[in-house]
This record gives sequence, C-alpha cells and structure tokens, in this order.
Amino acid sequence: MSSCDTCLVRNRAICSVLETDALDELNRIGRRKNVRRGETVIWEGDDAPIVANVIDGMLKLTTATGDGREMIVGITYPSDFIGRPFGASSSNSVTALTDAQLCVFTRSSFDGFAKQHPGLEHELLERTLGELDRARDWMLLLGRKSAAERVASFLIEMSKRLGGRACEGPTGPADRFELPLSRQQTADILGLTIETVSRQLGRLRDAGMILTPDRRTIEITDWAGLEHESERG
Amino acid sequence: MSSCDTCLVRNRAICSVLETDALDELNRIGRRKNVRRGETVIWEGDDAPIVANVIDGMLKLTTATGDGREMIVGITYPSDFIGRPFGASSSNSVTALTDAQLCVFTRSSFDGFAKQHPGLEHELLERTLGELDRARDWMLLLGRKSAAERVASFLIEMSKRLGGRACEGPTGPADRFELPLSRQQTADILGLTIETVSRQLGRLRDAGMILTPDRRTIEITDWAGLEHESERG
DNA sequence: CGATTCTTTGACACCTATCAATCTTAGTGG
DNA sequence: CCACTAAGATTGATAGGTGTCAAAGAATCG
Repeated sequence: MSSCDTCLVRNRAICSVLETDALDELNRIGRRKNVRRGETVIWEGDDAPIVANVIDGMLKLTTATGDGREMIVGITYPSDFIGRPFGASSSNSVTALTDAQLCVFTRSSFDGFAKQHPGLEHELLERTLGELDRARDWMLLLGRKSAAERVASFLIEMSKRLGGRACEGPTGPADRFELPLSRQQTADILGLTIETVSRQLGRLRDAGMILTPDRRTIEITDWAGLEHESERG
Repeated sequence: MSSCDTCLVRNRAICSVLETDALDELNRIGRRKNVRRGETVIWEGDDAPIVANVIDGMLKLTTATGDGREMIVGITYPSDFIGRPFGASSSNSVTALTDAQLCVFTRSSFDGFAKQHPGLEHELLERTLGELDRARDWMLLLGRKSAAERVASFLIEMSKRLGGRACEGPTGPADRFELPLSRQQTADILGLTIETVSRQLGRLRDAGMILTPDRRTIEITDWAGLEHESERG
C-alpha cells in the first residue's frame, strides 16, 4: 500500500489527476517530511533542490531586501504545491507558520516525472495561473490601498481562506477564525508595520466590526462595515 | 504558406515548441489583430473570451479599485502571452501602451488546442512560473521600498527589459532607452503619484545618475549609484 | 513565578499624497 | 506655419498618514 492511500489531501493535491500506476511511481520518488513551526524548508536564492505538496499546515513564502526588510509574498494551505520546478533558483524562502507535513520530491526527479505526465503539468499550470491572479490582486492592495483598507481586506481574505478549506468542502467565509500569523507576519503581508496593524485592528474593534477575544482569533461581527472599510479606508 | 512563417516572434513565442503540423493547426484557429495605442483588448472581470500572443508592441495589465484607483500589475513585450486560459474570468484589463500587433485566439479554441499539445502547456507553465516570480518580486518593492528605491529599481528593470529584447538575442541592459510609459503609468506601476515619480526622477538627475533628454527617454550615467539607490533610498 | 517575547499604546518626525500653479509638449484648426 | 488649446509634466506649499522610537501591558514558556 502506498502512502498516498492514506494521504489527507489525495483528492485535492495535484496528484489527484494521476492514474493508479502513475501515482505509484510518484509515490516512489516522494517522501513524507514533518516540519516544525518556524522551520524553513526552502531558502531564497538557493538552487531550490526540492518541491513538495503541502499535506497539512500552513507555510509562508517570503522575499527580503538586502538590508533585511521582509515581505510575505504568499501563503500556502493543505493541498497546495510549493517550490519552483523547472530549473530556476527559488526566488523566495518557504517557512512553516504552523507545524506542517509535506510530501517532498527532489526537483530533478519531479521535473522528469512531470514532463512525462501532461495531466499533472496541466493541473500545475491551472494552479500557477490562479496563484498569479492572486499575486496580482495583492499588488493592487500593496500599491493603492490605505492601511485601513489593507487590514480590512486582509481579514476578509483570511476569513474566506480559512473558512472554505475544510475537507467536507467549502463552508463559506468563517465569522470566527484563528490567524496563524503574528502581528509581525501580518505586517509583512500587508506592507505595514506591526504598530499600524495593531492600531487598525484596535480601530475596527472600537468601531464594533470585529471582536478580538485573544490576539490570534478574530470574529467578524459586521461584514458590511468591514467590506466598506476594505474599499475606502 | 501560413502566416506563422512570417511571424516576427515565431522563434520566441510559445508556438516555437510546436511541430509543423501543430503549428498549421494553431494557425487555422488564430488571427492577426492590430491595436492602437490606448486600445483595451481585454476588460477586467470580463469572461475573457480571448487569449493572444504579442507579436509586436507593449501592453499593460491593470486592476482597479471600486473607486477608480488603478494599478499596473504587469507589462508584456513581444513574444509574451496574454489572457487567462482555462475557464476563469480575467482578473485584469489589457491595454496597449504602444501600437501593437497580436495573434488572437478565442479562449475556448486555444484551451482545446493546448490540452492536446502538452509541449505547449509545458511552455506556458514555464512562462507562468516566471511571471509569478516576477510578480512576487514586485510585491517586495510595493510593500517595503521607499519612493526613491522604487524609482531606481524601476529604471534598472526597464533598462534590462528594453535592452535585452532585440531579435538578435540579449544585448544586456541599455544605458539609454525610451519609456513607453507616461508619468501616470509609471506611478501606476510603482504605487506612487505622478508628483512623487517626477520629483524622484528630478533628484536622480540632479545627483548626476541619469539624464532625461526628453520626457520619455532615460539615460543611465551612473549604474553603481542607481543600484545603490534601489536598495536604500 | 520570573523571564522573555509579543502586543498595545503614545509622542513625534518624516515621507508621500494632496492641492495648486506654472511650464512644457503635443495636437488642432485657422 | 503659427497661434491656440488641451494634455502632460514639473515645481511648490501644505497636510495627513505611517513609520520610528520608546515605554508599558499581556501572553507564553520555562
């Protein structure tokens, strides 16, 4: 029995398009790997020797300036694919936000496998196109939105992402959810400072739009108000 | 003789991976289209009925907030691919920055063709991965760099892009080049206002790092200085 | 329970946006 | 061809939003 049979994301990860034989073959070149929160799996600028499926947990993709300013350019969820196939060195680091479980392949073995399985490449293409759309949407937020709009947009986005991911299928946006991010990491996603994020969250709380029972959980109590905030601070 | 035989970018566009038969077939479902500077080819939110290869000219990809603030999220050059294949509606508009020539396909016909030609999908995947890297690099600029750093980074990027595109192959960064962008469009790429862009260009000129013989052409006279500016305003 | 880390809150400064005026360039019609 | 007009770019003055610096308050972990 291949370990794919017990995989939590076998129906959602890119492998889901593969036939049994191909899945067996892929299983032979992959291996499970557990990583602890905070552990970095891929380093920016590295030769990026690995790619992986995310089985469980969340990870951040980051880039940094020469003098250490950091930006989170993506977040991955279970069933997402990480790493940079096909020859380029990785342009960002990948670090676990929570304890996580990966299904890891060497880049070269994955590249070879993918080229012989067009269905897999098609699936990867569709996901990459989706990631590109998402990245470009985020560029609008970073380039043109105020701090107030950014924080409100972020809460709405996280609510949708965290609410719609259950294995039972999409459940819609969650009114209440736990952020897997510190204030610093939130700031690194939004292109702000921790102080500004903190103040904006306080403002939304004072305005009665959200509750913050503890510093990691958010409860949205006024969707209309929050959505209004997300489009004109 | 198919029109592909006379195509300016036949060796660089995604079609370059196709065999003769496949190229003929693709040629049958595509058509040439000339667009004038300022003309919009694809509208944000549309069903995105077309995709295309850029044969000549440059175009911008844009998204906008509900109240009209605009952001340029990408620029395309000859041999680039535009549009959103595979079912999603387009998340950005595509507008010509210069007069341009396209090789247009209906999305549905292109989708069908691509699925039967894995080599084409592979090429598209590689390009999309590259675009994603580029978009994420830009997120660092938008989220973490000062106006001075942004403008300097922009000039360096444009120099490399415009210098390295000749059909004879890469020629390296150009010391002198003509921006296909107005100040407003430059601001829309950098997440700044026209006034700030103008002031930063003036500052670089006063510092002797660039010359601005007319408002569209830039000459870089101090690469080391400009590169220094791009990393700590 | 103490120490460390993270977060919040406050005071202040600076960068960039905004508003406004001038100057330049490009386009148009006489 | 030139004046006129409109659009784009520059320059200046001002104000507001965020960053920075600093301190105090929670939460986490040993």
